[in-house]
Amino acid sequence: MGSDLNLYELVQRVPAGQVTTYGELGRRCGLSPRTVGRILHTNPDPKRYPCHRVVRSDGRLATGHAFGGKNAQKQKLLAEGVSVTRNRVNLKPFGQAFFAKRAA
DNA sequence: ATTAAGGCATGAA
DNA sequence: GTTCATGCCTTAA
Repeated sequence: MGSDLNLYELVQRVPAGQVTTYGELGRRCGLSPRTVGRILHTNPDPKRYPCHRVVRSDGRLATGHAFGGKNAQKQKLLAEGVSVTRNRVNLKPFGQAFFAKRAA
């Protein structure tokens, strides 16, 4: 299996109301955080991968966004129960285990 | 003191 | 050689 495909699997397993960081995903796949963002940007199906749940380690939203814009991402996260302030996500309730629970 | 925003540096594709 | 959907640090409010 390709490593990047593993990344897609992880993103698809991120539950609503929870956010992941590029660094975490990259670490899980053994990729660099930037590589993760690049792969998600060049993703074959934006609707298939909830990239809007993927934020930076700082909790800030990412740049650009081809699926609707940063503002749309913020609204989407808020709709899922994620606390988002202006352009920053509230990673407090997530602690160290963002989405550590993966499907067995 | 805390939070928000912006800019700079690093690595990989 | 160039580009960046990151990360961390610094500065401002």
